[in-house]
Amino acid sequence: RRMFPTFQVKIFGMDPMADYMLLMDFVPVDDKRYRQVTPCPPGYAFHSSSWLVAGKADPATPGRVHYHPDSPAKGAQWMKQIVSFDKLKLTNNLLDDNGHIILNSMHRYQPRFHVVYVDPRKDSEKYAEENFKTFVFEETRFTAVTAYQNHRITQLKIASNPFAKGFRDCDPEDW
Amino acid sequence: RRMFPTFQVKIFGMDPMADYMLLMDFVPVDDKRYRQVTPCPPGYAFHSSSWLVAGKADPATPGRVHYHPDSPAKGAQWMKQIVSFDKLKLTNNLLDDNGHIILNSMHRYQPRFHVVYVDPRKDSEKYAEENFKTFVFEETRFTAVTAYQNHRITQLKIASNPFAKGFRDCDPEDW
DNA sequence: CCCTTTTCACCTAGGTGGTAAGAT
DNA sequence: ATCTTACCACCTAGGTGAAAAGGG
Repeated sequence: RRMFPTFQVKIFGMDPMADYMLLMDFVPVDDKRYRQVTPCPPGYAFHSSSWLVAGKADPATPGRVHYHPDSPAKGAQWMKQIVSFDKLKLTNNLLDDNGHIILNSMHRYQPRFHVVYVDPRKDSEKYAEENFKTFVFEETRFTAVTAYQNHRITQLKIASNPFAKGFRDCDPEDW
Repeated sequence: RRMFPTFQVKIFGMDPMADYMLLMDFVPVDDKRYRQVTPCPPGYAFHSSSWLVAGKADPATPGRVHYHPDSPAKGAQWMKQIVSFDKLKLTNNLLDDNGHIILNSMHRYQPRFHVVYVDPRKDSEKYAEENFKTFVFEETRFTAVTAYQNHRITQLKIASNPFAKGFRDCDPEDW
């Protein structure tokens, strides 16, 4: 499924006439597997708001990459509005052949954003190391799940994702 | 609205590693304006299957161009499957600011397909003349209309366009 | 009379969380 | 007991021709 909220970024300082590729990948935050907290009073409506460490992480995935579908494009094009990675999709299916990002459920991930300068020189491979830059925003870390563990996350998504409008019981403006 | 059926083309002979832009434009077939034939028996259900010349063409439009949204892309990418211009949209609004192709209703048009080689040389503008090639398929000519003039065209569209399924009264396989 | 514009019901296509069933 | 899968009703977003209304 899509990642929501969408990773969005505003870009400054590119060469307006040069070509760039924009891409994202996801790296594990730690080597742990998490589990939900057993409901405190038995029969309690939903789960706790914290996570328990459940042991060592499962073997890491192949580590796929998602290119922004507008890539490659000129710096001027990338800079003139917010770049939105709304087509990016996550899956837990190790055999996925739709090119989606593969993550382990119940593990924590750090999204990363990469900018690659498309070097017009013939021997551009030699300069690969100096032609890209990586940006990490720690506030975008998350725990991958197959079902929500926290009622407030569910409500936040229902309130903010237009496709979940069918589950709203009041105007999100009043929220 | 979209042009339907969609202009589609299979490409051979590109340099797999080079970049190309693919685009379309539309040129008038003649300098005439057409009109529908007055129904022969008065009260006849629909119009004739031929056109009458109604005079000289209206002033020509600015002559816009539609770039295939995947442009630019490598020759290998363009050649590996049929290229479909299904995002191309036509309008009769001379003031359109959605970048659609502007046509005069009741005039005849010839779609044209252009392949532009993206020359990596610095002074590529000098070679513009030799870096593109135009293809014209006369069987794709059509008359632009705001309402269908021929019942058989309507039925053909209803039978073949998935978005018109609501108007079908039998399976298009049996047609 | 001839053509264009606007609105509509009815589709395609696909993104939501809920829910029940399945798996370990 | 805990997590995953499959399916669903309910949305967003937008492409159809029909039909009624509008314009010259």
